[in-house]
Amino acid sequence: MAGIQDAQQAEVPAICNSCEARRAGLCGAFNNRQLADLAKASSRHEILAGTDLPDDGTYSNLLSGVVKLTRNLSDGRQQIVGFHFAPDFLGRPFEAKRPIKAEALTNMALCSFPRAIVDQMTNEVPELGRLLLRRALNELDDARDWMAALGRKTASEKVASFLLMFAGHIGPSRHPADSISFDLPLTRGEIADFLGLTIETVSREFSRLRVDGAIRIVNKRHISLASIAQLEERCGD
Amino acid sequence: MAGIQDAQQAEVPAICNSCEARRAGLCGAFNNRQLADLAKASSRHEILAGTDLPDDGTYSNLLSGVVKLTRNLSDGRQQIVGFHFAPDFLGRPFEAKRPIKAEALTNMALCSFPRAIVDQMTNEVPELGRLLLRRALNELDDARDWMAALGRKTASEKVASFLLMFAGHIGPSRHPADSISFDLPLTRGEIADFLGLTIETVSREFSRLRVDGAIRIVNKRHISLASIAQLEERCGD
DNA sequence: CGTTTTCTTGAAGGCCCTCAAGAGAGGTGG
DNA sequence: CCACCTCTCTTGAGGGCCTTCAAGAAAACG
Repeated sequence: MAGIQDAQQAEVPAICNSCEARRAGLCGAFNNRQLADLAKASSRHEILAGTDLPDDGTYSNLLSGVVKLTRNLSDGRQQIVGFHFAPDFLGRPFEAKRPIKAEALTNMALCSFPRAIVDQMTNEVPELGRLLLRRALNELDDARDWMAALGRKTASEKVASFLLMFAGHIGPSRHPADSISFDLPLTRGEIADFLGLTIETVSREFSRLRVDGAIRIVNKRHISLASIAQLEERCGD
Repeated sequence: MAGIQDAQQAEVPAICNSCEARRAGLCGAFNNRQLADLAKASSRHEILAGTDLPDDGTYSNLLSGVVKLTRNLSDGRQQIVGFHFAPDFLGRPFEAKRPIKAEALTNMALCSFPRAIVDQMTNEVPELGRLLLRRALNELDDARDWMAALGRKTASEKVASFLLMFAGHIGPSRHPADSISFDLPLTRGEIADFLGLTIETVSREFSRLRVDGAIRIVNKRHISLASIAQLEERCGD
């Protein structure tokens, strides 16, 4: 009884107080006591855009920024196989069968924990395990969505789908039918590597969407979705 | 102490005695007592090839057979996004964002449990949660591998990769360099739906591999991998 | 302001798709 | 057992979508 009260009454660590990760990230699984224990072992980092994230065995909450995950064929061909947006968490339990490289696309803020502490907590906090599983399954759904796009959509549909997906994660959540405007932290080449296309094809499809009034290209990197309805029509599913 | 002895001394249910799922499937997480409890609620089924697997909220160990997972675009275009081979388990915790259809490609044997029992056991058996997570992450690795194939490999490389992947799951584990022979439980159309190609292209690539001596097409459905080294060379990674 | 990188646009080519016809395998009933 | 049907697979010819190759424009950077 006293233990339970301790857990409830322990104060939320100051650093966690307004942290998005408590609402939608890893830390939603913990009570105040556990959060306090974890906060003692945690550390915040800033990462610059373009930095490779080493697989050094830590878990991190991604507080802000975007990460790309890439897989390479032996001759240099490259495929982006996923993205992480805040407040995802980064770091992989167990070892992967294949090497996947993670790189910061924007400047990022991380809150990191030693792996051992989190792994141990999965024994004590079933909710944590469920959360990790739910995340993994969501990533699996996303990967399979993009399998369908890579295998069966046209270049035009791929680009439209990509813009809508990215806007959903990056853009400020406007009224659904309204226009959304956001910075694309990807080069045309990276978009091509995600969609299984070439730079030139991506560029041509952007131009076509601009001419047709579906998007405005404010800047090479800044896109405004002028007609979301039109994009949804073109996205093939 | 008595409780622990109970758990150790409880007998393995007869039906589980030689079950592959205990070694490599879901049931490796349980001790004898837990296995006995679970066995009471389990039921075995036989499923015929071609049957759709309803998402009825049960978990199952796939004891034998192959399952395909498909995702459809609105206009009928189809993409196979994954397979299940014995001794995988079937059934998904939490709900999926997108509908994915599961269909038996061969006759199958299942050992099924009510979802509630397994979900409850995840609270008591941390190893079960770890196992579910490990499985999900392996499926994620596979999906990302195929994203790279769909986006960046040529038709020829896709077919070679597919044959090697399938042989690894289906074929009797021969000496690595030896020839492997197995039944392909897929039509050319299904292979095409997995590789993002057309039936005709898949057929042409099979013919080319046969002419080049990499495979022998014993029967439309029965393939013999004559030169695994040659297939690996053609597989692009 | 010059250099470098990224992006855009055009022209031509190739890989895979579409369309088409025939071959092969399996099943059924006579 | 064979005729007949159906379904799948194979193979060829032609076309289209995307790529490749190329050159110039627009940013980004020092």
